[in-house]
Amino acid sequence: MLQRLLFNTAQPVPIKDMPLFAGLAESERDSLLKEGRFCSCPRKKILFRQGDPVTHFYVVCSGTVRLFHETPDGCEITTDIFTVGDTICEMEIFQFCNAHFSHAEAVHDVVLIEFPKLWLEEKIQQHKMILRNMLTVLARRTILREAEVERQATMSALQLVACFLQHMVVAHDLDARGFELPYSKSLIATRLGMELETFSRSWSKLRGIGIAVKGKNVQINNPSAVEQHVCGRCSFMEHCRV
Amino acid sequence: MLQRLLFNTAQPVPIKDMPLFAGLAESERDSLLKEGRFCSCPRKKILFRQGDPVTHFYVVCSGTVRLFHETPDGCEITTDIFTVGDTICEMEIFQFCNAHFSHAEAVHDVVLIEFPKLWLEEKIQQHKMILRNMLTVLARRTILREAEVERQATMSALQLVACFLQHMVVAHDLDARGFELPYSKSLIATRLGMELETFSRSWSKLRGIGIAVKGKNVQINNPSAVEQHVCGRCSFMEHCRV
DNA sequence: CGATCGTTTGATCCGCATCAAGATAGGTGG
DNA sequence: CCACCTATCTTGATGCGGATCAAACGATCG
Repeated sequence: MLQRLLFNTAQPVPIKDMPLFAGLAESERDSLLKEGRFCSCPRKKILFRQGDPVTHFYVVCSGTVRLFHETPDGCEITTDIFTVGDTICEMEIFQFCNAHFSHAEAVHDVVLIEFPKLWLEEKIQQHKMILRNMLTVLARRTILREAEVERQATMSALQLVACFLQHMVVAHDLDARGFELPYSKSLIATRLGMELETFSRSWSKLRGIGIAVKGKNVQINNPSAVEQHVCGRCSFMEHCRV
Repeated sequence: MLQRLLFNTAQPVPIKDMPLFAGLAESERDSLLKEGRFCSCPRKKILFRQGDPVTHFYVVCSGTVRLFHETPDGCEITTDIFTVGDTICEMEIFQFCNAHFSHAEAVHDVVLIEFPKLWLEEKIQQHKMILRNMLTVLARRTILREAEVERQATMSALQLVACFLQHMVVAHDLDARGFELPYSKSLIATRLGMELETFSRSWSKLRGIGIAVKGKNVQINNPSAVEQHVCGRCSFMEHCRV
């Protein structure tokens, strides 16, 4: 059943793609996962809300989860989009936050495994491998965040979109020569911190650097041209394969 | 000598302010620190450069260190400003990066303790307290970064400056009714991701919400007015004391 | 077939970057 | 002590990118 749920998704999850369990034997990983409780969450449902007490740690088995903040004046910022293998809430737990600082919402139907937050505290003490992985996950999150700040500060909307598409191809293992966007354009726009209109207007300009978009379908015809157009701005990641 | 260097700074360092050693007895902390090597770094000197191999882990004893990225087209982004008690390079180490992705430069004359990067790996295995603190430090960094992304996305230049000044008062334990900026305006501007001109122009508008600036001197006359002007945008931190 | 959701396109406006020129202050040497 | 210099900051004028408001368009669905 565990295997079925973990692997019977659109994209199978190789063990290397569960960062928290990297380097563990498959059997060992599965027995750890069995200590948690499955829970499913239909599309659009809120998993937890900003301000709710932090009680669990989650591993995503399938589907997509969106984390977002809501400012008092009603503006929403999507801060993360999580898919298979990602972990949720480790930051709140290690920072001793007793309340969530983001809302979490299911974008597509989601299945996740939940663990009491104490479980995580125990595992990092017991398993050196889990500890090491946890540190790497946290470090990685910070680095990605830093890259994001840098991009937001130096890149135009056009470049942000091009960069996002490139990253998506890698992260979702898509064929650059023709693929479907895995989620809605509005979601991507909020993730990139821009208005839907601005996002939409970028298509015509993107054609200029060899990216054709029609509906949900995207074709990146000339990856190197894109690279060249964007790379002048996207600097430091090259020093660190993440 | 250790004590002198650690405490003979403009602002003494209470043990609570060294996040990596929080909860340790003073003696225990000092004996750990003695395993490192002191090294001093005069103003303007580069501690390490983007792309340099990662060899050490650092704890700041005094002075101010600026981390910044440099994009291929020459634009500089200040990503962090570190002072007494802060740790540098844990992210690179835990992410197994073999090259620095930031430049590090001494803003004021700096004294730091350096440890081989293996030292850090060993200590987190040996000391449960250090491990716990390390996780907290990493989680905290990520959260602060996230807050930064949110601020950059939702706040105007004016609000960013007001917010920064408020944070600085808390972080440096200053008297809001009248204090000197601890570093240059240009540095602050690059840290806030805005041009010096924009930063400069904010003074006149800040007067409108009760903040008077003359040279390096700042007076926040009406903290609650500032709070009100900014808080509508600065949301999620209230759920998490960091 | 209308209704709703998600997206595109158009027109306008504002904030910040940019370029350019002055102002202030700290430091040095005569 | 003053003249000069350089670093740092302020102020002014202008232009562009993206937000905002508004309306049309296309798909999906009951």
